[in-house]
Amino acid sequence: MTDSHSSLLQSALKMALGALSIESTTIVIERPAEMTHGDYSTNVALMYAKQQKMSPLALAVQLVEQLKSQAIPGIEKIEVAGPGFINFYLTAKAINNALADISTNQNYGKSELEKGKKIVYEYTDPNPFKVFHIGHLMANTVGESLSRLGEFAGADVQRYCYPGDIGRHVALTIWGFRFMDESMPEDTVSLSEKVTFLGKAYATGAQKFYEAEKAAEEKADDSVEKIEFKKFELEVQTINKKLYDQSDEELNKIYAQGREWSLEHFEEIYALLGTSFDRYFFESQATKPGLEIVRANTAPNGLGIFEESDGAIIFPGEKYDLHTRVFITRFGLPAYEAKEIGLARLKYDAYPYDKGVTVTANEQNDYFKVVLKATQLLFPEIGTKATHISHGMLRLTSGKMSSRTGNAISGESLLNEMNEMALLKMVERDMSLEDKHTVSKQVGVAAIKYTVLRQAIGKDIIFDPEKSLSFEGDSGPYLQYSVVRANSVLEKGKKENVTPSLVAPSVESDKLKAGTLDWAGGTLERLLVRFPEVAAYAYSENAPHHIATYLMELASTFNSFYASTQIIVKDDVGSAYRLGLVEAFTKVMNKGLWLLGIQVPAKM
RNA sequence: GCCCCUGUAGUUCAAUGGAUAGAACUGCGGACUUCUAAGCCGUCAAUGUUGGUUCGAUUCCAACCGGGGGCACCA
Repeated sequence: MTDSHSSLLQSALKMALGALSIESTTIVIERPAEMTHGDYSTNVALMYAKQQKMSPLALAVQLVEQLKSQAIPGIEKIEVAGPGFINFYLTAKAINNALADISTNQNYGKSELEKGKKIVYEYTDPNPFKVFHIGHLMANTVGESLSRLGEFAGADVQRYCYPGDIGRHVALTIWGFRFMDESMPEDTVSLSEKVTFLGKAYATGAQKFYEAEKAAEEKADDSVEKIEFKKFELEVQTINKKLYDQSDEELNKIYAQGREWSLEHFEEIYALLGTSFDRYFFESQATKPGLEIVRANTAPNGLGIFEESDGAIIFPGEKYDLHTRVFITRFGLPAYEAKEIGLARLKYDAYPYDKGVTVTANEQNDYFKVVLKATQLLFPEIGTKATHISHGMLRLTSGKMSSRTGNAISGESLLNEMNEMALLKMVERDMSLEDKHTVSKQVGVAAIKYTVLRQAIGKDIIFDPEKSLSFEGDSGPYLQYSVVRANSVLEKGKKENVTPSLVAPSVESDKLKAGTLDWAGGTLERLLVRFPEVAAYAYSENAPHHIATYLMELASTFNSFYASTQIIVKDDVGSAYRLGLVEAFTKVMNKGLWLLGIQVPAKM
């Protein structure tokens, strides 16, 4: 394994430094980003040059002399480079051993960082009655990838989803019916029509409501605008209240129907995206425990963590350098905050985890700080384990999207659009229409997911629907395409009876050696062997984009190799090894793309 | 007003305090026609400003300028 090289180098360097009577506190062995800088590299000469009153270069030269007398296993070449770096190169044999692991080890690339740990990931959290917009697509993409990284790090992972099936948005949707020409669709129409109706109802209700609120702003209490808004507010709150206590038969029916439609629709999307949740916690379930916990701990009761203020129950965040938030409204209804507390309790009771991760957009960062603080005070055993990871917002070049104003792009429409574009690219392919549809979906999803995962997750994505989702270059489909082509070479190998083999070139003929590690200095091999470290690093940093960057470099290197080298050559003994490399490439790519939640099409 | 995040080629993104700041798209210029051209090769082009810490700063710190988000009854 490559990690053992790193520790071997550590101790070798310690000895070398000792020989020069330098007491070393930290020795950093890094993997240089640049392949021409060797397989491992250290900057110790730069670090200790000053205290030794030597130039870094001179110290590096002395160190290398010391190191060379040690004969470190697996290291072929040691050289001084740049201002005083010491670069190490692995032997062909060492690289080859690691390569062989790719073809024989089913678990290649996995680590045991979190072995035996229980980790739960909560993500996506769409709202029934509202559209599944691209923000949810993003949360799902990020959450799914983090979950897979967790699994790859050896954890027992549970995937949770927390649909917002109760709250003012539901009330606004049903209230919005009265402004619409159409009524609740019949059960016979398509699911997508039903869901579209609900989305429209929400947009209508929300628009009417917030327009009225805005109009009433800064108006006198007895103004027409103010009176109308008060009326609206009461109506919405009344519906909301009835929904919470389920006291109105008619409303209950509408609610149950709409909720079912939405949830069914979400399932279709999850299936397309490749997520399968282990468990759903509904906001409606979190209501009761949330209210109870908050009430039981409102001063002077219980721990006195919450306080009453203006008829509402708040958490005084200012005490902790956070901001104060309302947990229970003056109407006695739980705000999102109270439900979040209830949810925290429900989740932990259902599955006492070692680490709980909630993935949301970064606009909720400050909100989560408050809720997590309250959770810590209420339930220390949960508070120390629950964490919040945020992703950036998808930002249109034209400004912020909002489902209130209706300028949000629905997840479904984006998926459809990508699907169609992918289909268009395949017009000339010799495939059945059915296969084309399967592939175009996989490609469309890949384009979207890669766009989300190629950059650090906390940062906003500037999104131009016309340009952003590319099928070329730095894109998901590029990665898929490189694997598809590699697979097609493997197919040819089967037909020509060439068996992939990664037998060490050093024990084979010179001709074989010339055709293998020789290509670009063994760049492909050296890159392939780095995968396990990249996966571990991406997990520990919660950073799927390291996987994306790595796969991009790997695929690009493979494509160069593919373009410049004929892999299967009649009667050439090198064919088997080159084919072995191709096979290793497909295995690493498959695992890497899996970590991103991207499927590999059979053909494209 | 207060708090948080952020500023890298024309554009969209990378760069565990290190080497010549990497890619992709766009532009310009090529090659092959062999296992899928959603591909390959070459080329032009960037760290907001001013200081500080450090042997070394895109990275850490401060100020300023620009962008985004949040801050009581929405989620």
